Amino acid sequence: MSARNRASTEDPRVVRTRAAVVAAARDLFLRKGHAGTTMEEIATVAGIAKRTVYNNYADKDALFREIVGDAIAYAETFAHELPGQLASDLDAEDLPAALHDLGARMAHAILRPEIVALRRLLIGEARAFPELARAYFDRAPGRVIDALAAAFGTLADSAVLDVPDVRRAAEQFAYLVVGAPLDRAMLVGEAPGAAERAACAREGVETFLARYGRAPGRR
Amino acid sequence: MSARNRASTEDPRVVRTRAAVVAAARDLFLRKGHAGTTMEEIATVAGIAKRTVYNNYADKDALFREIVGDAIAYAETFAHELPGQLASDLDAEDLPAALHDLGARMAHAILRPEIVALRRLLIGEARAFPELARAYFDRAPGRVIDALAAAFGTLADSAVLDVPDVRRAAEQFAYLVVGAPLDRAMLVGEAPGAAERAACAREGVETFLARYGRAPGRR
DNA sequence: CCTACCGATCGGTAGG
DNA sequence: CCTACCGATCGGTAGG
Repeated sequence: MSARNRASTEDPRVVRTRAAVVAAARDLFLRKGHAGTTMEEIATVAGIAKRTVYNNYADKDALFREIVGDAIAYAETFAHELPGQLASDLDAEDLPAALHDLGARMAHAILRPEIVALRRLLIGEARAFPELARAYFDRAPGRVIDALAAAFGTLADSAVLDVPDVRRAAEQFAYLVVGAPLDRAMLVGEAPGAAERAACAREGVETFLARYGRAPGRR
Repeated sequence: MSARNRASTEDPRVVRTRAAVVAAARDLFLRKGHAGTTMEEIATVAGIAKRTVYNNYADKDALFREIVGDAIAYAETFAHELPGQLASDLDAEDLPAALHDLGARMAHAILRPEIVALRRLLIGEARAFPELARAYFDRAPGRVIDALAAAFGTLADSAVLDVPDVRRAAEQFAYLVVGAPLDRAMLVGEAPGAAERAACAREGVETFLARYGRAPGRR
């Protein structure tokens, strides 16, 4: 049985079918939600019969978890890359430019349409799939906050920042930079344009620096 | 016909029935969502027959819009009261205390379980009922931001605050004070406890004052 | 005669 | 892999 499973998993037809199902389901679930998407629709878009979808996934919820799990992993890669470039050897001169760069990249990444769509889906389905919403929270925003807190701690040790509570400062940085446009995107749909996103990030970083930056480092 | 309609609207039986339907529907829709609530369930909880629900509301969506409209109006009253107490005759001495009071009241109001539940419902149903999500955005967070911006403008005119862009400052104030706990509540469910909410509000206001407060007014 | 209300059921849909 | 079909559910309605 294990041999048969392995063989069927490697069968190129199975691989192609699964890829088509996943692509169709991802598009439909993210655009139309869980209840708004039918298994029939997924099969049609994937170009296969409904029965074939059930040959690969036990039921609708299993397919949904697979798709959302993939999307969370995708969001996690962004979360992981974001604060990585905030080098620990910054001096006070470089700090504002480095934080503005980080803020701009965060705003760009977090307000991507795919991420906004994923967040809306997760919040809407949080009652039915609480473990998925929590997994996203822990692996995407949670990971960004953790990394920011660690970076701020290092910068505080080298007296580039004056941060009494690194975790609080990390949250403030994140929500100063993307809070307003993200909340708007959740409720109104479309995120603000690139110019507004950039301005919000820039001004957010300035407010952060006003509290936590050391005076010599401000421009 | 107008006389007949008026008579039936004032019939105490009708009033009582409608109140029971609205109470049941509000509870169920906010706890279990639109698709997760059946008309049968609403009728049962209200203690009447399903047909009687349909005698008062054309269909499920009409009832849903009524309930959500009421909830938005409720949220709007909070939004309206919030920045009202930020008197325009503040001097620099009183400013920090007044802003901390405002921040604490905002955190308390916005993170109420009913408001959190309403926001989750609206975000989840934003695809199906975009006009409701937008109405909430305009009348609750939008109104708070507007009122904050107006208040900050007055305080800037009397040189109590130094605010180049009142709208931006208003958004930063709001999301510094509630951004992190609100985002967590949307995804993870329960909002943080009172102590964490208060600390987040307090530190948020401090960061706001670091940028926009005039030095003499800081304590 | 009208309004409010109820028990019973239908038409259509979607997961499996 | 498809057609056909089922058991169940639910929004909405007709008769009394």
